[in-house]
Amino acid sequence: MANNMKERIKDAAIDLFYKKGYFATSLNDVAQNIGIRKASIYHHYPSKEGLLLSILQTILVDLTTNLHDSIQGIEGIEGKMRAAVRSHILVSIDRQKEVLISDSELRGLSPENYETVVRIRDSYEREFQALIVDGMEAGVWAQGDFKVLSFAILNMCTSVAGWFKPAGRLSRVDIARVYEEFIIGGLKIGTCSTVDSV
Amino acid sequence: MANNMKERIKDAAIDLFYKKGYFATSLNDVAQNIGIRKASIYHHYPSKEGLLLSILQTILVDLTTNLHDSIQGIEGIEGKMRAAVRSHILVSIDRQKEVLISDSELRGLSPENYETVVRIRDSYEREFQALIVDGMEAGVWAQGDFKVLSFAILNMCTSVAGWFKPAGRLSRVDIARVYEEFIIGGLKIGTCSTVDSV
DNA sequence: GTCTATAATAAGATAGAC
DNA sequence: GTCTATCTTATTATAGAC
Repeated sequence: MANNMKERIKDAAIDLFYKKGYFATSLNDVAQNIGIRKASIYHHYPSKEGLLLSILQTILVDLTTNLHDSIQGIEGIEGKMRAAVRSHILVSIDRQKEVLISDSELRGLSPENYETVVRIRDSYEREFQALIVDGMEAGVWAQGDFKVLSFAILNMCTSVAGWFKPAGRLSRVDIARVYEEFIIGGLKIGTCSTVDSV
Repeated sequence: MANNMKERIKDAAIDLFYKKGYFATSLNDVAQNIGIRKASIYHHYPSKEGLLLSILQTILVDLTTNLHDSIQGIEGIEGKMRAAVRSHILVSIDRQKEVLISDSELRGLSPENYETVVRIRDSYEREFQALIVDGMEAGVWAQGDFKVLSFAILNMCTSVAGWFKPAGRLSRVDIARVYEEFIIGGLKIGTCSTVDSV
């Protein structure tokens, strides 16, 4: 647990927004969770929405940073895509609550704040789209609609945050491997076969 | 638009729960949308949650029915999986609002109602899981964790409801085809190659 | 079957004491 | 930096007239 109050408030909010949703959580819930009164929250954040905004910006920036670190220095499009998928899956597991919030609570934002957040998300998506387009041009992947494929891949990976349980059968790395193989296989199809079997 | 009031209330609720979310929507919003007072809603539904429950049950049952109709009479595991994916994608597009609600608003339910809804959803998921397991045993698909793969496939398809726009570039059938090829390719990987290219 | 009126409660946010 | 107290507004839900 963080030792400064601003972070403790944020951690409690992440926990509650994840469990109950943003609108179903009151600032009173958040305050009670850490033993303060709701009025004190306003010393650290301008509003409930400001608290949400801070959570969303942090996780989206961290996703982007982790992506860059992960594909840094890797040669080849397939290797880069494998690393990108692993990065997204592992962050979605390690930062499960924040990723789920980033996937479901954007409606809590005003138009201006929504714009700010979606800009970060879109630039993250474009990095995956570039890997798809480059791979198609290089003949690594089959042809297909790169935008639909990027939505399919990213939403599939993000949804891990909706079902992962720390005490489950599989390790985070096991899960990442299943997604990695499945996605690479899907991107390559057509380059290997269109045989009808069984 | 439905002509009886019970359905008109439901349609308005679907529209608002989709746009704003369940907790951010008040029964006053719903009532104003169809020109009645909020008290009148209680003549048709026992509570706000009862209205949500009705929406969720309808779409989950309809998804199941459409799946059965779609794979009915189709021979072969690959053909059945292709039909199942098409069914899920097309319903997620045609009933976009309800599918999005079914994917994001289960937290609005009491434990008992949550149980009721999740039972339907789980039995739907098990039908996809059976197609994955059967295909692995028959050698149509590569080996892999069938549960993780079922979550990956279903969540990827469901997420179409989050981004589809009726005025977009691609038709509903075009989109379904992209998903179908991608998913079949992912399930087959390992049966065709593990070559590292580029 | 829909209405007006209201009960009961809780929300986000602010003022000002300490 | 946190508190108590309060403002303002909105919510779900119900009672009872028409």
